[in-house]
Amino acid sequence: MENRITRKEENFSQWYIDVILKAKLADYAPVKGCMVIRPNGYILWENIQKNLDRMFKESGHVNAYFPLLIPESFIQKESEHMEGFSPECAVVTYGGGKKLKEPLIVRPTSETMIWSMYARWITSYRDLPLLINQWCNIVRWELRPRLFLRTSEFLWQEGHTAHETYEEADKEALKMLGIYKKFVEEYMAIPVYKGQKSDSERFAGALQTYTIEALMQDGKALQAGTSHNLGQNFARAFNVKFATREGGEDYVWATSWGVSTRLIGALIMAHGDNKGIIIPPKLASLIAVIIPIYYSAKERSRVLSYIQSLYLNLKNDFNVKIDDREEYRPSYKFNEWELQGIPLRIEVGPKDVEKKQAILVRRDTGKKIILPFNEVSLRFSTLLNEIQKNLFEKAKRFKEENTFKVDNLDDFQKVIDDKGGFIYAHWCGSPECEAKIKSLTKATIRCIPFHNEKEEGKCIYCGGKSSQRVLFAKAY
RNA sequence: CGGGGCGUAGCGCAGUCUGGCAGCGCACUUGCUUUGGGAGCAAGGGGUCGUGAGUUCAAAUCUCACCGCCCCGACCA
Repeated sequence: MENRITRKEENFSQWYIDVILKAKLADYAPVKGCMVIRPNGYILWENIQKNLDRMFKESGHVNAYFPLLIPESFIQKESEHMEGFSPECAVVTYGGGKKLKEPLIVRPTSETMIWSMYARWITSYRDLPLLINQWCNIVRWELRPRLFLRTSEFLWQEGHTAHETYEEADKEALKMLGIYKKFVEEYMAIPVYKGQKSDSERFAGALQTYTIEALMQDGKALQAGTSHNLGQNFARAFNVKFATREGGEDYVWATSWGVSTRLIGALIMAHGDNKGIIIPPKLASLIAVIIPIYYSAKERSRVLSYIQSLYLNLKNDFNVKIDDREEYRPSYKFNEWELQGIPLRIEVGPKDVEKKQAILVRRDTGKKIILPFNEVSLRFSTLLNEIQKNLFEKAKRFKEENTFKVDNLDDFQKVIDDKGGFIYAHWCGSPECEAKIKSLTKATIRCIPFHNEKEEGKCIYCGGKSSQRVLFAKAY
């Protein structure tokens, strides 16, 4: 009866921490704000990387690596960018035992480093588009860290592309956002809203920031991925000009886009339950665990040899593991693998050997399915697809049931206080109203959704004219 | 940076008020019995009581200072 995690309903934050620590996804590091990503957590990141990397490459991007340390003067070249990032920068001032002539910034993001290099590589429209991605770590000093969601160092991917025109850059930014949405929905089984950030929520130095927003089970929104149309701001700052097709000269148009290990936090909070995390099959490395049950030594060998042949039927197509540890009882193993979110469990005891069958148990629903031996491998894919689909559908239903249309500030406040979730409300477009709503309710504009229906209405705060609703929520 | 809480075995805690042998549960090790939803018994190992100073015959306990961590808020992927 030990090793229990705090119930989700009781204290969601504590539940989140308990799940991460007990499922061995991560642990606190000796330095405040830093975390160790343990093998169970890292393999999730590896699977995120593997799939996204393939999608990036299929869309024409290539990987490279840029340095961790950036000269301080680079950050200062784009004023909006500097204002946005300097408060959270870590700075290296000593090297080789001597004070450095110019301090070095530990990258909070690589726009400046990358554009300083693009200046050397781009001279003509023939060099464009340039489509580079890098997988790396970055440092942003955090005052209030939270495992996976906000740590001072985290892992991410940052794409940086260079284009001939505004339109082409904008198309790229939207395309990458589409890839993020596809990945997050299809692989992570987390439904998202896609849209554009308001000016106050925009990336420092961008013309436009696009975002996908997911809803966590506690009713708070989480930004799951962003892409930016950077216009010519960085090209100007780093003097990146190219010879145009027309024989003229112009600054290059830029985009950047990223997702981070924060996605693992999203996964935990979107699907997890009081037993632990739930990994969607398409993101899981270990798909199923086979657990033997026996009472005597004789049964033990019969059960184990039966399991061996079951395993051989599956192992070529699926990553399946036999948990034949003798120091733990089956019930202990059930709980342990459920905590770690493995999509399927296969139980085999003497009765099953007798009847030439196996019991499959779904992690998502807990339902038991008894299958004849021969059908186990045949039904496996279908079952995994059903789990994947169910997780997405369940999360989608939750998101839809927790998206509310609201027409006045009182109702707005009520929804935020009572249940949270997304609020679809009219806004006049002014940053002042946005800020007021934020300070009153703690909710921010998550995005101005794409494909928004035009609808005449009144700003929920000032009553001014509004032509569309935007999505509000309390956010991580 | 503000508010709250906590630092005692790997983890969770009691002991602190009222100073007097450093304890409990889990985990770990060994053995036996067990095994279809977190097994039982027996034996065993493990401590800079966050750090430093002070008071005292005697400090986990009292005093002062410091450090660290977590939670809640303002900033953020």
